[in-house]
Amino acid sequence: MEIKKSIAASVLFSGLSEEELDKIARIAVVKKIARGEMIFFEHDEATGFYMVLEGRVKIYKMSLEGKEQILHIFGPGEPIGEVPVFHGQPFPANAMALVNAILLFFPRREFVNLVTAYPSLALNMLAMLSLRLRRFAAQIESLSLKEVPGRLASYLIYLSEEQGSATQVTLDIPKGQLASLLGTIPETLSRIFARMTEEGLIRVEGRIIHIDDPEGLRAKE
Amino acid sequence: MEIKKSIAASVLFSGLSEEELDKIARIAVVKKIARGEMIFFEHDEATGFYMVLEGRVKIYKMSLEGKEQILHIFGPGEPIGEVPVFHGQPFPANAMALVNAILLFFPRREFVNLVTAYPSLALNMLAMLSLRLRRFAAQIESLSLKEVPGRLASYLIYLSEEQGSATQVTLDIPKGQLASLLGTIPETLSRIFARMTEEGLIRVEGRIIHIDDPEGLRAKE
DNA sequence: CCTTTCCATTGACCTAGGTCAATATTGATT
DNA sequence: AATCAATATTGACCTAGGTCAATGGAAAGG
Repeated sequence: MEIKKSIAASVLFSGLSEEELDKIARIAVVKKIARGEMIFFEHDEATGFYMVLEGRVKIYKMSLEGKEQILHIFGPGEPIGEVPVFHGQPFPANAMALVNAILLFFPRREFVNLVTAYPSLALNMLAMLSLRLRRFAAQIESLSLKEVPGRLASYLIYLSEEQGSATQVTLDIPKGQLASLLGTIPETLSRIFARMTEEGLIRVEGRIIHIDDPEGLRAKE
Repeated sequence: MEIKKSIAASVLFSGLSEEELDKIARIAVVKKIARGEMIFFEHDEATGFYMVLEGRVKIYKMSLEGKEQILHIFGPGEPIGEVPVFHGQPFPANAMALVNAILLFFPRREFVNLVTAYPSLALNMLAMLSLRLRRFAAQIESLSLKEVPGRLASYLIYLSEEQGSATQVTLDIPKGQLASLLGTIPETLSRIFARMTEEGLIRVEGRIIHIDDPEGLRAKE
């Protein structure tokens, strides 16, 4: 069955037995979400959590003035909204599909039962949350201790490692969304791309960024 | 025994049976740390995690230029450094005792075994990490979407709820440390205290802050 | 293929808040 | 109490980056 295959391939459910995977697949519900559609809102009651099967989803907060801060961008295999599952509070942020997406939904109560029953699932979940905490700590450090060029440099270096290419990376999100992820606004990001290009560090061709001076870029971090 | 009593009173180990508490107490080691002493450094290998019995501990990151960003301040009953336990990476930040402190140390391997064996311990841990993630999300929102007066207002309101007093709160850390927690520097914090005083929102007497206009303060958030 | 809508860029401007330096105040140590 | 060190405040200054506004480009839907 398709669901079982997908969950078996995810980090969260890796290393589980056939029987365990079966039980998990049985409580999962498939949901299709169109590009731009909301998956949940901050303060919504959390009746369960989701896992991305296809597409890309952003988790974000909004200020009263309408500025957006993206907390995460999640792709296939990654769980979203799992935080409220374990202490029964509402969702702490909003979730929107960046492109047409297919998600799995796991109802809270059933999932907690499975976690209680299967220690390796609990450990996987603990590892998942730990990883998230680590990323958040890095994001706080970035926002507070680095300036925007430094944050952009870090992101480009991260992408370059992710994509296994030292000289060229492809942005996986629109530049405006990248601005929001880096805690700034499109205008500022645009200027910094321009400045880094003048300095000979990079060249920008739409979503493709050529890294001409990896050393210099690293020095900006 | 003293250790067992302390453990039983903490959130992390609440609701566990006598037998479970015994086993946990057996693997714990008491450590005394003097004010200003380091508990661990970022990038140190994590051989286990700690729980605060007495005192107060800050978790923080440093920039190359020497600016500090405090991620958490933890007091009695709160675990620290538990994140690396579940995926075997080094500590993501530094930990220092703000005052003389007594900690419990739990070796990694033994603790993971206990978590695997006791589902309610695993669930408590999951709840703990979820809470941390929620706090981090709030901190990122704060840093990115609010200006310093808004962050200070949030902190004072939080303290006021914490201390159950609508009209007066007592800072539990030096102002310089508060600046670092709010992602700013002492000079700026000092000026904002002065400005809020001029505006009739608060009065500052050392570490005691009188909240004269709770409404107005909330409006700043 | 067209057109409408979203996305990105650029310029002029302004302000929050960081830097540096001097001084004041608090608290710890003898 | 006296001294020293840490902490806090204040002033003068400057710059990173946000705001507002105009325009150019790309891409999705008909």
